[in-house]
Amino acid sequence: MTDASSPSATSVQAPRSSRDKLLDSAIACFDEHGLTGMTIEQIRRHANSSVGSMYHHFGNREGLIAALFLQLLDDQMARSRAEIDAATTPRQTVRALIHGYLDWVTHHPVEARFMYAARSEVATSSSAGSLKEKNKQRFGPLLAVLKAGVESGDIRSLPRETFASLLVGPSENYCRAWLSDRVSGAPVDHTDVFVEAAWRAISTSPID
Amino acid sequence: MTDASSPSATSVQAPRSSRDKLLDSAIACFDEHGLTGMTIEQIRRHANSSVGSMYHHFGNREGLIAALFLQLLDDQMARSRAEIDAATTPRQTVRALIHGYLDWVTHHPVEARFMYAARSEVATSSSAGSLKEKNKQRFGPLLAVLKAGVESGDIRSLPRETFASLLVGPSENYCRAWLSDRVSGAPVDHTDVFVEAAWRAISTSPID
DNA sequence: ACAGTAACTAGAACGCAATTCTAGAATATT
DNA sequence: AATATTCTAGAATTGCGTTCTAGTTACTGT
Repeated sequence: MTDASSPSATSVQAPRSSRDKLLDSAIACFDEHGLTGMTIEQIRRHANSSVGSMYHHFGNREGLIAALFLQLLDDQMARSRAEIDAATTPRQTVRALIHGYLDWVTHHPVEARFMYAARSEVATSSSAGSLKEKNKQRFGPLLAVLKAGVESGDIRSLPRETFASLLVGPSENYCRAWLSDRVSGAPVDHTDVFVEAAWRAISTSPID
Repeated sequence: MTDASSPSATSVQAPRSSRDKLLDSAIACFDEHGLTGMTIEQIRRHANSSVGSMYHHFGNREGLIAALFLQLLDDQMARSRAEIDAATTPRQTVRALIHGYLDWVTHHPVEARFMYAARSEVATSSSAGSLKEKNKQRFGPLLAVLKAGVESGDIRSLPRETFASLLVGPSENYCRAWLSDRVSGAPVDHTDVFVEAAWRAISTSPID
């Protein structure tokens, strides 16, 4: 194991394992045929693999989709982790979260499109648990920061379950629109707009 | 034609036409099996219809899904139209838009779940045009109101293409979360939170 | 009322794609 | 080295979307 890195979406290197080749091929086939249109046979051929191998690794089609989704989610979260960890103020944390998201989608449009297309399917699949857990990982630390902010009077006291939506809702909505060609400006170019909106939504003193 | 009303999702009456029965059955089958799991045969049986009839009305499976999606979108838009038309100030318009959305999802959870699940498929189907057009219908009048607000100095001058995301992004994100059981509070119960956030995002004087 | 036409319904037959299954190859474990 | 385990292969099966042909119902004009 000279290379312990997981096959990230950013990597251009040829992936080593058959499993990774299948995941990469799935993205390529999704890009070409869409989620419904992409077939096991296409993926298998593109990966120079076999259906047996495919079912060995993922169980079924849904399993492949879920595995790809969760891997991309990891990649996406990893992208903003450094930025988030470096943040020292709540506002910086919010900016890191939003910028990380907008930046990832902007630079991985196909992967992002896949995630939006597959999300509802993954959410109702047997991998739904893993998804919920990763979401907690994503927002857990943030909610702690916000809680401290509420106590110190900097952050508004809002229903806990609405925070995540207030912060990333607009960004997510815009990214979907961008990937559907309903708007043309790259998501990351509107970072300031979305950060400012998020801050206004949760701050007690929105205009400093 | 004693009854000229279209078969809305709110109607509990047995639909008259075979076409409507098929659409209603599709929702029922979606609820039970999910978008991928629901089959033509299930829908046909539930509607006491035939595959021939089904393909006559909708062309193919994708056509059925698109027709159902667009009908539900109409229903959803009709729900808030009265409220929106009655609004006289920008803030009232924003509230009407958001409340109409939250209220509809809260009271039509299955239909809303279907729409989220089907959206990306519809967006890449041959009905994509109809969808774009309806979206314009939905946000067109609103953008006019906002433009006037920008000129009068009440609304911030933001990139036009970000307005819709700022307004409905958090609501939409929360509704998805609710339908996936990630949060428990009914969307409509957070109307004030999301209206306030939307207003803060676009207003020049967020705290009046 | 009646013929003619179009809209609709029916369900058997077809073809493709997901899945299963059995066997064999590669890799790890003792 | 022997054995077990993981992985790969690809033919066979099954299920589902779609097509097709025939029949039925509802309209239209005369």
